[in-house]
Amino acid sequence: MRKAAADPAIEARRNGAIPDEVDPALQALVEEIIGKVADKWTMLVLETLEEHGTQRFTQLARQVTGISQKMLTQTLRQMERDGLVRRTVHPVIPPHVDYALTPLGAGLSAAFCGVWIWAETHREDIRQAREAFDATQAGAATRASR
Amino acid sequence: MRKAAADPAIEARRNGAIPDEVDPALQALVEEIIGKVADKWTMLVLETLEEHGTQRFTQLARQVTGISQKMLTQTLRQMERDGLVRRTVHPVIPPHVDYALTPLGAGLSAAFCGVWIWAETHREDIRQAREAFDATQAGAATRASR
DNA sequence: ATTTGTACTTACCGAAAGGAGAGTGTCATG
DNA sequence: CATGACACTCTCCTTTCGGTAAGTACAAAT
Repeated sequence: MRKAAADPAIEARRNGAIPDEVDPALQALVEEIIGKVADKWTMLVLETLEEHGTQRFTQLARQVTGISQKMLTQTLRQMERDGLVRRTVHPVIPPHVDYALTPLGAGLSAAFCGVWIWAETHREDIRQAREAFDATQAGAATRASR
Repeated sequence: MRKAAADPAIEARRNGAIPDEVDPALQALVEEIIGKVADKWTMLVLETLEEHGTQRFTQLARQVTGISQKMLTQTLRQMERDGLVRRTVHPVIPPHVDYALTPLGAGLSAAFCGVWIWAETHREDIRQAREAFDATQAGAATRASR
């Protein structure tokens, strides 16, 4: 997810793929953003900040279930770099740092809302699809193994 | 991304996190869907099928720039299992298999549209945010190293 | 008899993700 | 004098990701 395989533009030409209407460079950029920006932890932090507003490090660690300190730090750094959150340090002791969504972050959160809703709406469909698939695959596996 | 760390419900209780209004089991499910369903290759295959309609294996391999056979197979299997694509085998020789979006797949594609648009709209904002961040971080790194 | 094309599967391997846990600096509290 | 709180950082280690390359089945074409 982190590296665009070789050069997409060259690859595209080699395979005879038609660039059609999309600039491969722009597409690569967008893909990179989607790949980097929209990973699991980013989305969960985004959600938490959207729901509960400005929060500090340990609060986030508690809210975002299952995240490790390392991942939280890393995710927050990335989000800060991408302009999704604003990090404020209050130079007191013990240290006090809090994180707030920027308008950009709020926008992404809103954009992702659609996917979130889709996931909630269709999780039953997906569960059923998986069940059906796994049922037929049980037969297929038997067939394949002989 | 594949495994829900231990038991989120237990973790949540141990940390004193408030379940608030969201059922942790449901949230875990949704998170799993988002994590599994919304990875890079899935989104690109989704895009291609949405744009160019039903396609066969080698066509997809050509369109989705940079994907390997292995990843394409894996992604398609996953998508089939989740009910996002329908795989049709025409029992002729040489084999002919084609893939079409299901309504569910089309729905996800539509839901992701918002994120795609957000990414396109704000890629410049992100670029600038990164530039600004990297500039301040250059100083921060110097400060930290002493 | 060999090559070609399709749609894969399998084995191997390096790279990257990510968890666990210990360490850091400072000051207030017991 | 030791402990704890905060917000990390660092190292070690395991798991997962994903690319390369080879193999498979079958028939038609050369």
